[in-house]
Amino acid sequence: MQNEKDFLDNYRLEDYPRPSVTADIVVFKIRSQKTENFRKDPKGYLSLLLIKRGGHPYLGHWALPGGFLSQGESIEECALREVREETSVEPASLMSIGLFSEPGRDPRGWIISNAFVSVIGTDKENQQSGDDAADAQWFDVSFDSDGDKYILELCRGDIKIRAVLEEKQSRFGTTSYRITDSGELAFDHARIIAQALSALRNSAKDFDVIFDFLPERFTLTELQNVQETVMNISVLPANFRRKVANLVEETDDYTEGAGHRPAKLFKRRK
Amino acid sequence: MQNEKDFLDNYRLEDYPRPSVTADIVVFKIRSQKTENFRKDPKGYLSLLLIKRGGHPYLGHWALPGGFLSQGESIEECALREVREETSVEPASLMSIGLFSEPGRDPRGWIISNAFVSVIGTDKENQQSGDDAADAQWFDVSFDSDGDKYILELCRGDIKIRAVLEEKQSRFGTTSYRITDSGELAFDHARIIAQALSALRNSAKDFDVIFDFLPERFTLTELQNVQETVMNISVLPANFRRKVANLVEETDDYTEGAGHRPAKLFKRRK
DNA sequence: CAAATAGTGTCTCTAAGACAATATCAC
DNA sequence: GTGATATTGTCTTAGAGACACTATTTG
Repeated sequence: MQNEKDFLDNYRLEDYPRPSVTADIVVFKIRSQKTENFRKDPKGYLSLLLIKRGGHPYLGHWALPGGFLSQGESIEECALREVREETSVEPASLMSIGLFSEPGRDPRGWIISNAFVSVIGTDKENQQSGDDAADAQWFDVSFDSDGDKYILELCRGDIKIRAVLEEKQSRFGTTSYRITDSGELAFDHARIIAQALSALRNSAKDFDVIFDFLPERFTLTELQNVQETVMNISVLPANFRRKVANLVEETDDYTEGAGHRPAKLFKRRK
Repeated sequence: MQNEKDFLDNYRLEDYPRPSVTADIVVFKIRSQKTENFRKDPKGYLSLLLIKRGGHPYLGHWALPGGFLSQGESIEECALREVREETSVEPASLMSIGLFSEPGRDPRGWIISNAFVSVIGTDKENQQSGDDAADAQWFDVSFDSDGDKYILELCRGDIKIRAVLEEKQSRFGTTSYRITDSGELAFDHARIIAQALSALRNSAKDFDVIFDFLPERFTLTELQNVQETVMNISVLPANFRRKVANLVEETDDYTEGAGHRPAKLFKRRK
């Protein structure tokens, strides 16, 4: 019988058809919008990064950042590389949301995609150098159910993308969707975004991912705003503070210059 | 400029290197062991399916069932096909636990694997026709931490596999592991199994996946035993019943022939 | 001082955990 | 009857949600 070395030397993976593999990333951040009233805190919007396609297929449509997996890297490294290239910011987290492999999902051929959720923080020093490319833009997200339909709306200035989906399956904490109308989104990216939002909101429930949206030091109100923005809910400050009390620790510093009482800055407790 | 049809006609995915893609599945079931005491209920063991490798590489080692993704099927279809082939039972659930793509994970070359957890029920009529192949065996699982090490033990009669892992990262509800010692497990399958157990236990917390281990009708004690076996915990019957009360509905039937008070049979509430 | 956010105290209600007590069948 | 599981009731405690109240800054 053949020994292991001989076997491996003669093994030909290339004899069988293989798919191309990509990583697509749904990059989220909180966009802060200042108000005219100097007393009021800025309002936060959950937004995600899309890139306008400059080539076929789906020319002119909007797509998730992503790219092909190369030999010698893991899919996570591939995803991180793509996020860094598009945002020039180190992402604070990366969470896989599954492999999208339905035949026919990409007109170029047999291409399957591992999708990720990535969160980047709003670091004061590093003011979102993101939009290097004029074709990469941050879109404010809204995702709500209307009867048994789910409406995904993405807005950037006067650009409005509206996709319609329906629930396909809901198990193990996350929901998967079927596309009814992709709007101006390329490929099956409407579905990936919907699933990413479902996974993000699910993680935000246990206060895990919400820290990733903020700099190292933050006020409890900022933390609360992140959770409310991400999950599209609103909670009472007193209750929120109690729930996160064990997840944070105080620093000695306070905010300054707001038109109201200063707030103590906190750090995440390890 | 080229139109979309011309572009796609001339597109050559084959010009770039592509990995081979597999689905590996961690198939769980509850194995019931009768006791000598006619009054006592049988004890349940969480067990998983392994296949003894009959070829290189890892000849003679134990590996997860799995196979290569073919063109024209999704990765979920591929995984379901493999489970059916190995167990001749329709799995009750299938949950993706991520893409394993670290360079070097397979000595045959560039092979990446999407791993799944699958649960098959203990249906009374369909008595585990599973072990067609003499090289496919069900192993009882134990997975516990010992300091910062995690010990994975798989037993089948006198076959004992012992792997050692350490925690790599714990986020978003699941934990990932690094292999210290694979024991007699092939490839990176010790890591996949550890992650599968983490995902399974996480799902069992909210009483979702535990129904998949049982036939359509079951007693509340059976349901409780499944949760205790899967999560390796023990809870008081009174409290368990209260927690699942809204997830089940009564039937008119009772168990018979046990050496003690009969139990009402329940169904899962949709 | 007015407007806004920061922060604390406390009441109620629900759910979880612990434990006691009763019910019912097969041998 | 005995020994096992089945099933219900209730006490206590922890946590979530609601709400009232006080504190502090800047223009």
